[in-house]
Amino acid sequence: MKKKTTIYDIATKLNITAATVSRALNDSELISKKTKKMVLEAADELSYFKNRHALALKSGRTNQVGLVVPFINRHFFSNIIMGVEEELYPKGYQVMIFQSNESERKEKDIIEALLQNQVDGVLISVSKTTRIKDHFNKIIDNNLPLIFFDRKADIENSSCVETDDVLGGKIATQHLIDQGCSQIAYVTVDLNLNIYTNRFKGYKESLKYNGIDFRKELVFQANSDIASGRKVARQILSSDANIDAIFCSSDYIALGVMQELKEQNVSIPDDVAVVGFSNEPFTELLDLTLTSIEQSPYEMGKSAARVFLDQMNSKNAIIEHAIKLKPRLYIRDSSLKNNRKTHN
Amino acid sequence: MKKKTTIYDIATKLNITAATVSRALNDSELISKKTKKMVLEAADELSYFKNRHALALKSGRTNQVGLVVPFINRHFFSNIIMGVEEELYPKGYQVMIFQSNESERKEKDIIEALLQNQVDGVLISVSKTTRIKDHFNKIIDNNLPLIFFDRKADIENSSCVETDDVLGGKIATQHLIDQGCSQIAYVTVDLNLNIYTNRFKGYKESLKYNGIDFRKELVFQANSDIASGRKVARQILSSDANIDAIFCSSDYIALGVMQELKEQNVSIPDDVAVVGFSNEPFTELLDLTLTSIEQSPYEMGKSAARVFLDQMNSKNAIIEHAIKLKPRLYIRDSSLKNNRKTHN
DNA sequence: TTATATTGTGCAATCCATTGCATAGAGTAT
DNA sequence: ATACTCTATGCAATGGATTGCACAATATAA
Repeated sequence: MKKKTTIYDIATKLNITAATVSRALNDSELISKKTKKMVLEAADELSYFKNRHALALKSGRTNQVGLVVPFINRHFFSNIIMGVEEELYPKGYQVMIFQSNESERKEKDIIEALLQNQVDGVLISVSKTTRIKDHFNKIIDNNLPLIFFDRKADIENSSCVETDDVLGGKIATQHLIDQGCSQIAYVTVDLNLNIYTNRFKGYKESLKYNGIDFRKELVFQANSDIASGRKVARQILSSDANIDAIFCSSDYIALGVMQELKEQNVSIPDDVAVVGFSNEPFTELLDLTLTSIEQSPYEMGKSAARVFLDQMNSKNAIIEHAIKLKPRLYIRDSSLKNNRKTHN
Repeated sequence: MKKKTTIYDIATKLNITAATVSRALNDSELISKKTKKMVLEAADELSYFKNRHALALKSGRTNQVGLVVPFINRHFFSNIIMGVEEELYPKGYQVMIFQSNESERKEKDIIEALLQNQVDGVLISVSKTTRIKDHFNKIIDNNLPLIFFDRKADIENSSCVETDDVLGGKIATQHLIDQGCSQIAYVTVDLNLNIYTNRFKGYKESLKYNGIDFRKELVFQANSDIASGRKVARQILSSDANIDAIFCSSDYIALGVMQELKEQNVSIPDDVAVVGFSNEPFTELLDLTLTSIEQSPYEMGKSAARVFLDQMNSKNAIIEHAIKLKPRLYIRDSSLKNNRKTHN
């Protein structure tokens, strides 16, 4: 195996010292132009490149940040990553991306690895299964910026960027009510996650605001996938609740629900209106397009990155940002009753 | 800013040397149980963790591999990433993910950064715009495993894992012919990329095999997006070619094509059958589901990772793997003429 | 009790780049 | 010609973990 070229190799070749080489490579004004040129040429010839680990060791800084998401192959998260990179790459930061697979154990391992890597900060969306939070405190203990996005944990001195999910829940519900619905079933996912509790909260607040009684028998639970959506649709239809809308806290659930409703000849949106959450790309590709709440993941990523940069630029002051991004409703076929007047 | 804990801090605290601490932390059998316990406790108390950069500097190995994709937020690539991680994470490797944004310039920067990071290997899918290949040779010059996936460059001593795109082109075309089509338009993307030239090759071979003349006026070009698909559909319809099928080398083009056909009241699949390529998730969520070629990105990622591991395990021998994964046709509504007999 | 084997630690060099301080040599002023 | 600046370089320590070699302390054998 060929040894890697170091500044010492260059120095030896040119009969100068490594210090001079180092300075030349960094374009120090202490070094004569002639020497700089010599060094640069030799470096190129020996195909030299800096060893970042030596640098990191010396300086204590790495210009790397850790970015942790549950899964990378989700539209939402991969677009957050895009946003983070877009913001951080031009500033000279490398983004190290990791996925927790929704496992607390893996999340801990990852953070351990990030700390070992001496990253300059951590951006993370917490795994669904995470209950313990020691690993987050370790980050804070090491005086590193910790920024949560989308899913946060309650950690002192950390920051967070999230969608205003309460508002999201509200505007979706309000929209259904505006469409004439009043018996609105709600399908939630894991209520351990703040995002889902908040959407639920928005749903309830909106009902209250409109003078509609909250009925807990209209609340159902499902996983965020199509099969689970179909299953919950069957539950809803076979229950004695006489609903006229289903608000799903996930687009995948909503899709499953729509498939099942179609199969059972329930007309969408006239018999039952459907609204999803997240505005997945497929929502507008469907034949019966799905009304949904857009969360702007790309913007969220950018925002989280900016918070990180902010904290880096004011290392002394402890800043706790708490940013809420406004969600937006995309109204589509699944809930828009243009024939509403003809129905009762 | 609090200083990070090192083995020296632990050593000082316990009145022993750093060497002993190091051995204790690595569970060396040279160290007494009593000392190990002491050290472990102290390490915990001071919230110590290893500095990977010191390690990397010392050992020359990082247990990190670089993974470069054009865009992370594409179903295809994000699933490749999943596969790579799945295979490498259990073996103790960290996967550093980067996106080239289809820019040769950024690709070069990334590889430079990876080399500076002393990664143990590079897995990459080449950017569309890349023409120069010096940066790939640098990797080889440094004796690192270089594995291309999906899109490769012609580099000695590198390996590659790809879909058998020629076969993909063949089976899709054969399927259309089996459905009774003979005037099959072909829509290609950038012919600079091997994947597209190969799909095109498969198309032509299949025509020939079936005794159908290749007509170059049936070949169209588009970008891989919906708008471009709509545009090319308009071109096709307004040309005097009298086609009965459109084989699109991308699902997004196919979707745009279908939307345009519907709008122009062309019946799918009876007037015109449509086939896409890649089996994007949305293909089966559509009301009129889209026939497409599945490329198993997850498997591709795993395969590429395995090639990497192989090369690591036989550092002396130069291995050049060239793996072709079999694509698979998913036949759906857009091309399946179940009423074929009733039509002529 | 002395010689010898065993065990547990310490010493010091190494990996690579950076940087404060020292200094040789060239240039300028008197 | 002497004293005094600069300029361009070299020297050596630093950062954190590892590891071959040396050696002290203890245990065992003779």
